[in-house]
Amino acid sequence: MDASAPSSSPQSPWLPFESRRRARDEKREAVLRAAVGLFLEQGYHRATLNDVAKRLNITKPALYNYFRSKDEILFECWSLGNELVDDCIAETSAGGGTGLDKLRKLTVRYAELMTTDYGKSLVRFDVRDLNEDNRKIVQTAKKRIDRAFRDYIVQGIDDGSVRPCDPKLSAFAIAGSLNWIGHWFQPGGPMTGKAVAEEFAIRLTEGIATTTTRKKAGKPPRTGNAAREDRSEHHERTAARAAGQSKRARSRLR
Amino acid sequence: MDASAPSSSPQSPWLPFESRRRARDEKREAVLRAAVGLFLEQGYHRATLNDVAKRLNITKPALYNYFRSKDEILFECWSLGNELVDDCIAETSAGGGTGLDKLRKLTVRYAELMTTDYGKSLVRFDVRDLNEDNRKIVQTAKKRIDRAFRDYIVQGIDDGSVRPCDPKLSAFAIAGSLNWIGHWFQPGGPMTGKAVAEEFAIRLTEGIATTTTRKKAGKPPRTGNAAREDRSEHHERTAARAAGQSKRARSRLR
DNA sequence: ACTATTTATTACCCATGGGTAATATACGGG
DNA sequence: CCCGTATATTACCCATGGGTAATAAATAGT
Repeated sequence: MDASAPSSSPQSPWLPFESRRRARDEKREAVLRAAVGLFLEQGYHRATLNDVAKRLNITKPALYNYFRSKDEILFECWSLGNELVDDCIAETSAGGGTGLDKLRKLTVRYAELMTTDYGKSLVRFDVRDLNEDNRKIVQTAKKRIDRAFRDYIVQGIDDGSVRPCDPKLSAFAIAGSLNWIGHWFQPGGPMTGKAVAEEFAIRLTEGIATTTTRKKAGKPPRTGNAAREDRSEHHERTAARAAGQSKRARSRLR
Repeated sequence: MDASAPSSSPQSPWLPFESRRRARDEKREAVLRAAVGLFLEQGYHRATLNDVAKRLNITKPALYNYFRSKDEILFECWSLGNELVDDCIAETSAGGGTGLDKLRKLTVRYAELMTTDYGKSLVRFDVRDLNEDNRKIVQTAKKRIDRAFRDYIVQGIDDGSVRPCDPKLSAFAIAGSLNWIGHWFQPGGPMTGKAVAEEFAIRLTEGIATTTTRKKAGKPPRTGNAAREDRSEHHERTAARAAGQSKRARSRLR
């Protein structure tokens, strides 16, 4: 599908003074891509809608064909990121393994997410910039993410793969460390996102694991079904789709 | 000294319609206390100088007797927090112990700092809101903090108290987790700042220590002089005083 | 081709909030 | 008692930027 030309990846669907066609949803997404980039670069309050528009070769009022307000754009950016996290959690929960296995899996995926724009938007944007409704949604979603980490830890303690500890604080410690990646990681740096993610996954779970990973020992304890490797097909996410009227065409977000 | 009355801690030195005397520096600090609180509650951009002034029972232009601009206030808030960190680092470096000892000591102190207003300002405020000069200062200071963590880790690897690892990433992992405390900790919550700090110190260093702390074993390895316990007298900080023309009367900041 | 709909543009509104000027009040000292 | 200085107030300026109205250009359907 998608008979779009072998185009040299036109950053913006609006070419300076040219044919401007294309599906509405693609433009919507293009706006979000431009917005999330600018919001991260400049900060939400310093980045103006004029800036966003300029980056797309259009003018500010055109944006209002796709969004009702600046904070709605912010919310949608966050929302896309949240869908990605939900994917991580859903995949991880679906796959088998001990609590520790799941914790590690989620940690890797989450860490890698934090090196991407939409991932960063989860931790760099300020909920207080949203309207009340959206703020509630975001706060609920954040709780759910925290829950995932915490549940895996509890599960790990139960099945013996994780040493007894305070799940709440441990989850905070791990998630905090990961969230912070979103503050310092820059794509241009010496390390790839994946590399950081894997290193962090080891480092962060090492402290609470019953088994050590020193000197890359083969994954030691594995309860039932081994972790399946299907990360290609996005199995229809369940209720998780907490973010608003998200029916958008989740196409290439990378 | 400080023969101030046994006053019932007047939150603001400007009582509604009353005697308004007091040393200039105290007022300056009062402004900063009000500002840091508001900036944290509302976010720098949503908090207005009118808000700050109102909280002090004065009006906006009065603030300009003490500061030249809003972003200077922001900088000074950050600066006070930075002095506190510098104290932590100086104390820790002065005290003895293995690299791990120092890492733990710094971790505890830093974590606790993150539960205070001025500590939070170090990680919640956006450097991009500062003017170019101050931004440089902040960035330099941040590097120095990172360096402290990293140095202790390296030192620990050398003296055998810390397992071989990438100091850079490990420092990021630990500091990130601590910094995140500044985002979620709220004084009203179930845990005291000190409690969080101690728990985090254990949890975060456990992963890279050569010796385990499971079941609160007495501190195992200790090289030379045991960690001294003098945290009362602030030994004159050295060069560390990177923050601008800081000659302020660092009195009660808590 | 003609028209309806979508999508963009130009030109504007206006609330917000940082910052300033002019002025008033308090204070300390000779 | 009067004056200079420090500190506060009232009243204002104005750049910024989110958002809208009126209008023009492109697109699709018939």
